Amino acid sequence: MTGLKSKQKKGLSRIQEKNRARIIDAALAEFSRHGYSGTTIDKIAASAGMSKSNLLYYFSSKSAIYEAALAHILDVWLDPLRGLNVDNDPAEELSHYIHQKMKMSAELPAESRLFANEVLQGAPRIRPVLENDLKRLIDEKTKVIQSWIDQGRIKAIDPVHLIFSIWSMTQHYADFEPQIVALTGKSLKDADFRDTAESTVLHLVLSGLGLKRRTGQDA
Amino acid sequence: MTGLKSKQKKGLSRIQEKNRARIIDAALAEFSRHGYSGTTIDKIAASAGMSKSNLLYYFSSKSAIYEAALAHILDVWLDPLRGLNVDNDPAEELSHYIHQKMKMSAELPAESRLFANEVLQGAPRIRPVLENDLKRLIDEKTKVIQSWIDQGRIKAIDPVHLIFSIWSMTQHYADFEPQIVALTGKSLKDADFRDTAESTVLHLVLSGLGLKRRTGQDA
DNA sequence: GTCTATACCCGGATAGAC
DNA sequence: GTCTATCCGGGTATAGAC
Repeated sequence: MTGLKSKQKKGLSRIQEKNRARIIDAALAEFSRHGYSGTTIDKIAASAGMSKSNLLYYFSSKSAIYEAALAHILDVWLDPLRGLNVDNDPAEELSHYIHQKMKMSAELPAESRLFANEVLQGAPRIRPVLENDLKRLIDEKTKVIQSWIDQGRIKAIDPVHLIFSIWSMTQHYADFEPQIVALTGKSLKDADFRDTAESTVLHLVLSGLGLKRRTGQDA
Repeated sequence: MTGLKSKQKKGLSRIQEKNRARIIDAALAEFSRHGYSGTTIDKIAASAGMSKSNLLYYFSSKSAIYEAALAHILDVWLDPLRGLNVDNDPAEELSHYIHQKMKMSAELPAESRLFANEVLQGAPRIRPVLENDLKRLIDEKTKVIQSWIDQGRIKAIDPVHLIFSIWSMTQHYADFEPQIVALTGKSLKDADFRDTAESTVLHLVLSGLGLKRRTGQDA
């Protein structure tokens, strides 16, 4: 973690800890929908069930809340990719990764939107994290994919663009959910829809790599 | 066009026409980067080279500018999909579509971001357009894909999810550009990078449909 | 540690001179 | 058609009582 410190809970009381957590949750929901400028401290406070001034006691400023929310999601956000293991079966590893990403789109859509929002606006606050932590992670994982290619276990493809494709296809279901609902009447909350979505992504990726889909799809 | 009227230029003078166009351009750039609440009329005016009050002479309110900008991009935005023709070769049609979408990400990133921003925030203003115009278009084009499947010209796939995949993979390069730059040091402005990106998307889609890539890639 | 009151500023929008 | 001046609401942040 470079730009944003993920946790600095030194000596916080139970109630402080709990209130901070409630604020972060509320902030996540608000920021992810309305962007930074579009959300007010008042709204966050209301959503967290406390007064505006009380909230300002826990966080000194609006941007402090925003950065805390951002830092809070980063770890869980980057986690699935860390699991890609070069020693395992490529089809299994990638199926698992896609499944994890789709699960996050389904269960943590606000996190996805907040991240999208931040990047869409030029990533002013998490640029350092992207350039350092995430860059290192990507360099490591593209090597994993490249070695699968070198070993002849998957067809040749550009590893970075493959990862971008997986990111975009899976996150799309969270970030563009209103459009998806408008067009299909369904979302990832619908189990069948979610299965079809995941199957489609899985199929595109695996067949692009010359792999067959495994029978049990959630590795 | 249902929710937003695309053009209502009744009897505008040359200078009015020109100033309105300049405002829309400036607004597009600002809104796409900072979102609705994050952009100020002042900024738009400055970027358009006129005073705030003068701008307010042309558009009565901030939201009027926003809606005009949104309406302005919608036609060009939905245009590529309209071209999908059931009578032509699927590989050629889809290659062409992907090429068009990638071209738009490269040449009209602000348009892409504005659209993404709007949808991300719940599509409050273009929901009607999505539910009507775009819905009709999608229904029509999924039928095209489905008939290719029925004719045995491409492998079975869910047509809607296929379209979502193409949208997400191509638009990703515009919407998440800051992240892509942070990770690769390159963007679609780099010709080689753009070729590799497009090839990867093309490869994933075509191999997923059991098709071979055509030699000339821009159909 | 939590609340009320308020200072302060910024941005949207209007009035009216030129 | 363009400008200056200004009003006004809303939002951040602080001071200080409890």
